[in-house]
Amino acid sequence: MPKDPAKPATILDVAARAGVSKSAASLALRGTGYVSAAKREAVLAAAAELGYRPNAAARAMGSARSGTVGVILDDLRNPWFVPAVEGLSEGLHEAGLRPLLGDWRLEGAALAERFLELRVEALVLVGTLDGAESALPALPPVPVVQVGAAQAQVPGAAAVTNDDGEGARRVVRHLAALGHRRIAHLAARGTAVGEARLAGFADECARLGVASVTVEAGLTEEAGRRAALALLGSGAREDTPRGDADRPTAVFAVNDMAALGALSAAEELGLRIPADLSLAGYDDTPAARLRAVGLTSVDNASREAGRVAARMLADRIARPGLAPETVLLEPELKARSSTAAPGTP
Amino acid sequence: MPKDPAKPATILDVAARAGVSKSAASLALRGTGYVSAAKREAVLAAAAELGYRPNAAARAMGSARSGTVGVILDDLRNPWFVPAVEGLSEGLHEAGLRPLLGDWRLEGAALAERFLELRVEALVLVGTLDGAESALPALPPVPVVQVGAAQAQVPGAAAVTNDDGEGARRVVRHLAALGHRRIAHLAARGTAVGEARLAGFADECARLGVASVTVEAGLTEEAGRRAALALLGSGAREDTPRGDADRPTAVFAVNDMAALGALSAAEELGLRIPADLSLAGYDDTPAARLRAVGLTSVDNASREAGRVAARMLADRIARPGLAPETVLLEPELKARSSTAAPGTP
DNA sequence: TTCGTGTATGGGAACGTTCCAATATGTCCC
DNA sequence: GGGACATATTGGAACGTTCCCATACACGAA
Repeated sequence: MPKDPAKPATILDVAARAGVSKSAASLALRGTGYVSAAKREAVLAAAAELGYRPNAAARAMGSARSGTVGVILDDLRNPWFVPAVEGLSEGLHEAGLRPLLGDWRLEGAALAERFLELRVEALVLVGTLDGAESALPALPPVPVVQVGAAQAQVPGAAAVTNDDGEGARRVVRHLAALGHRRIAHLAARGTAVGEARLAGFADECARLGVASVTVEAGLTEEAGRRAALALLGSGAREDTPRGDADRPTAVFAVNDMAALGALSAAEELGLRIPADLSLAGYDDTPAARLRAVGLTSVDNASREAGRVAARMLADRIARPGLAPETVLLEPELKARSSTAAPGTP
Repeated sequence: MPKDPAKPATILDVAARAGVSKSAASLALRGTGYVSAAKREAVLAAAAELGYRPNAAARAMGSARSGTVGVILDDLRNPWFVPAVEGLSEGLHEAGLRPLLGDWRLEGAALAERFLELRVEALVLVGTLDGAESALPALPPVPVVQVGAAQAQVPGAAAVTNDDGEGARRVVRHLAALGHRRIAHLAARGTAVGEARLAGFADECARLGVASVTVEAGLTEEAGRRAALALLGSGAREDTPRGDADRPTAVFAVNDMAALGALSAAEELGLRIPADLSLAGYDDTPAARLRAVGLTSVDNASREAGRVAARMLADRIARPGLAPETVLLEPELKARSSTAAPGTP
């Protein structure tokens, strides 16, 4: 029936088939403005028969609104962002916006450029993007909201993130309540989350009068393993009373990956978890939740962060001049089998 | 300098500033056709000064080519797709195409519709999408390639996937070579991967004359744990010689998640891995690679699958009539500490 | 009647790019 | 000197929508 079966039907084809003007067809398809019920039905029927699919490019050009938001994910390998994206997606839908996803590691700054060429109405940065400060346009033409990073990486961007300092404090309180008096921290200095968690850790240890040791590790499993071996191995090797007395009874790692590395180290050293050593991580990743692992961790309110980000973003699209704003959300401690009172069999 | 500072510069602004026609500006910016070096430089300079960013919507309309490909991911929570997406992304770049990502669980069929409205030049389905058969358009106007699913879910789609039967056979060969003569399989009937792996398992056991037991489990950790408890628990409880003799010395789970569930079950039953029981999974997920877990698994050549998918897709964009085709890729066994000869201390 | 006002309807312009055809200007070779 | 051909440049049409404005009709109020 269409003139050229290879080419998709346009709104003109639909209008012609329904016997109305293209304007009426446009109005009927979008459900806005004044169209008689009879015409609306005729248009809808014609569209269905022709398999009409509106051309998003043409729509974006006509209306100067694309209805889409570019979402730049830090790293697909670390699925910690999933709840955040879910919350974000929900919030966007309510605002009539649709997300478009991309991976920063895969494409880098070209991704942001591409989204801007697609005329997204806003950009969402999820996580701390490597080198984003220099690679992203210093003055993006659309509002930017960053979620899950300790600090906005683009000047003027709004941010919603988790209170990592508070999360670390809660871990310390949990361990102290169990009776631990000497707690070690596997840190990741130089990273935003690392600094925030370290500060919270040191702060709360001092406040509670708990002895603290900090060892530089990093955010990966291997870094956690090495740091834990260095921390726990020396005492064990010497096998002196002093060495044992000095050894911390609990380790709080900067994230779950590092904690899992420490778990391996403990195993290698013959330390039982939690009898000889309590272990806590951060991020509440799926691996931590595995029954065979049972790692005490901190659950970021990421889903909520995503929802808040969507709201901020809708506000900023409606009123572009809005001032930068940073929202901190409270994390939640998830106590599991890797932490217990010292000496528990 | 621009007429209206709020509005982004267009190619007409650039052309005016460089003192050339819009056609020359277009040619210079794209680097095609004939433009003198002097004009090219003038145009590039003007574009930089104005912060010109081409409008993708207008470009797509003018050229009838969007240069993008819609990638529909089954589930962001299961990052097994990451290597596939990486390979795909690489391959697409070489073909001058750019991926746009979306999550099937988050948006469902509306996502495909949206991609088609954006006039993507092809669709890539990653994994087995829940209910895709009925929800996706039966006759999509663009080529469809499915990667990582045992069977294409859209009629006429090309598919590239891993040879799950062969992977299962390799696991059996590995275990048999270690000396195991009684191997159990935690299956997931009714799923595409489950059936393929079960078939390979049964096949190879029969070929090698190894006793096999199959227990229905599922694809999740909890399903694996329950099935393993039922399988291993009964014999252990009775504590009779017959019970022990009957107990399989190795368990091959349909995927890593189920294997990790079985790992928990073994721990609960006091079975040591690999001394009392060898354990193998499938997919070679990050969790399996954790040193504290060390799960023998099968590595799908997912990265390669992504690259192959990109090539198939470029072919099909160039020649739309191409026949459906299915490519099977060979998986690789990753032996780790969870498998050993029976009775190894 | 005449004037608004709410409801319908359609024609034309606009959006920003690419593509195409038309037109110059050489430059080389017979 | 005159095609043939590569190089260079340009204006106009086309892409498929939405938006704006002009128009038409009906109805009630002044």
